Amino acid sequence: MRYYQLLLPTLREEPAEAEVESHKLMLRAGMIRKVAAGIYTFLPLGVRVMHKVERIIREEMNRAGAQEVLMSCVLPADLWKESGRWEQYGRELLRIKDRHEREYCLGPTHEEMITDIARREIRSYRQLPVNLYQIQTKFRDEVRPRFGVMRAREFIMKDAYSFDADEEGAQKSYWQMFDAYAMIFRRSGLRFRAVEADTGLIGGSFSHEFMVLADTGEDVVASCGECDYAANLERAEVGRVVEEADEEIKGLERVDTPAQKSVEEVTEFLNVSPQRLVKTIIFDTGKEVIAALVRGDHEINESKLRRHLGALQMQMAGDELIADVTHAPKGFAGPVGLDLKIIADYALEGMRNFVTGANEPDTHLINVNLERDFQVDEFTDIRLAKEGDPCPRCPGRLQMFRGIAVGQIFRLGTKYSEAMGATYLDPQGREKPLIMGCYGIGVGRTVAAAIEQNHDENGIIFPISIAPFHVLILPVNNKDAQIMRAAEDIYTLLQEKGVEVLLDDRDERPGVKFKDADLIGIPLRLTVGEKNLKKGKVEMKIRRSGEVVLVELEGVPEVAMRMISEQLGDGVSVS
RNA sequence: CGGGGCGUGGCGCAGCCGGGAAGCGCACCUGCCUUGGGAGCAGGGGGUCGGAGGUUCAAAUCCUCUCGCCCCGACCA
Repeated sequence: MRYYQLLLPTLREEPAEAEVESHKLMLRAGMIRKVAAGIYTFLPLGVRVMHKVERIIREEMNRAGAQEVLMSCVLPADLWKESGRWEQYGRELLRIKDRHEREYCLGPTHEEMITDIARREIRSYRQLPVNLYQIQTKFRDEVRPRFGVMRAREFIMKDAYSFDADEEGAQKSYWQMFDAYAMIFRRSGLRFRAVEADTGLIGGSFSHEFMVLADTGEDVVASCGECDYAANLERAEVGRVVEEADEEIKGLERVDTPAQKSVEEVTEFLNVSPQRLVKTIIFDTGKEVIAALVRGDHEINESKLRRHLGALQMQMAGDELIADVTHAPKGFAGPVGLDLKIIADYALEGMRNFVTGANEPDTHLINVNLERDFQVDEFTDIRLAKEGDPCPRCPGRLQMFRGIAVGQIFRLGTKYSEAMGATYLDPQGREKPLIMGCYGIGVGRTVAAAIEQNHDENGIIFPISIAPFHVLILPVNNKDAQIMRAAEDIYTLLQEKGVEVLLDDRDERPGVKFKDADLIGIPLRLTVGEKNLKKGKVEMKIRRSGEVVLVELEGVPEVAMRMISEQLGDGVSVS
């Protein structure tokens, strides 16, 4: 490709709208342009990179035995009503009507659609297992899109769905996808980690997320320093350590705490440490109102609590509901005398003589004790894990790091097949529900994550496997016929070898070309300049390392091919 | 949805408080010159100031409404 034929509008300055590095660089490198909040156009360079990632995905999905399909992105409401998600999904589902007032939505994910296909087309165990995938545009009307294509409303996703006859097969399918995902992200040049994840609105019993390690990531991962336990903070468990406090049980007392509501205020006012406090938080699941107790220096993990309750929805109670059930304003709730189901974090088990709200305005209780003063209905793990907490699987400690979730795999079980009647006949002729799994990869997010992880102050440093071109040829002076002839010759030779080459044939000064070359991050740069050319050589520079070598003109294709295949690794061919 | 901020040529911004011919840098076009890290000189094109309404002799500037965008939070396969 010649630069003059390519629409590659690079920007010298950082667009004001961009916050994170990958977003800035994608805009500056002319990969994307914003259309509306969370909606982007991909320009030629961006499309080339997207296609590279998609190609890797296709190769690995096909290798794993999955078959590509393409479902519609406009989905009939009826399917969503069957699964129950028409109501559950909320405002994130973009609902539309056609001219006949029939209801549809833009697909945010395709479990319903694929299950519909399965129930129509799959009859027999002989057809199983089967795994179908597509690479397609999704739409999720996110509350707050941000960070460019990292969290967009419209985005390209690879979604795959597996159907198995039994649990054993479903597990096999799941781990097959796990392995395929690891290969996809490895080949894309990412440093990532697979972690246990929450299942959210997709549902199902078990899930892993593939996290790209990056400080700007929106997700936090807790991982053990000793064993291989790693989980999204939403799900991360905390090891259960009962520390029986060695002190005598004292008499319950009521103390005035005028206007002291927060943990900080109360601990300071009463001159006790936060570890001696118990926070009482009221939640409403729509079906019941419960009180959750955590230690004063701990935070509640709503995902874990919701999962424990088996609730689809759950909200922290509003001021009105709090006043209604505790008979006190917000900030003075406590478990003593509270007529609600009480769920307490494990950390409370050994506590003695602690402080709680009194369910009276401006009043707290001190020397509160379990059993004597109130009953806990259930002890469980409901607190947010934090740095240094005990690992749930071994004596190690948890560490936190930030990551970008580029892929997630789920074991769905029969959630959708039972709701929608997707069954098959087993060898005995019995009708059974299909066992499903689903597997997603955000293609644009993978590209953004790759850039987030591979850039320097001068621009993007593409891993060669997803680079828009392998080689950039940079003739220093367009008016010098010899330089241009040499550049053209190399260009032709490399193209014949199947190398993807961009020839910067713009009539720009060298500085401009060098800056753009660094910005768009092509892995190999060939600089054709007067001095070296007189010696029959060109300069080859590796974008990532900055390493420079002088290469004889005739040797260029060979050296370039070698460098490309070295960087590619993993048996990926150039052509 | 709550809080904060911003909308002025393609990009980055100034002007607004204290109304009085729309400016600057970059980019773009033409010419000269230059050619190993975003050159220089000269000439030039392009915006009606997010939109609507109002106040005023006069509005980018003041007032009202509205739309959009960004950030924080809530939320989130």
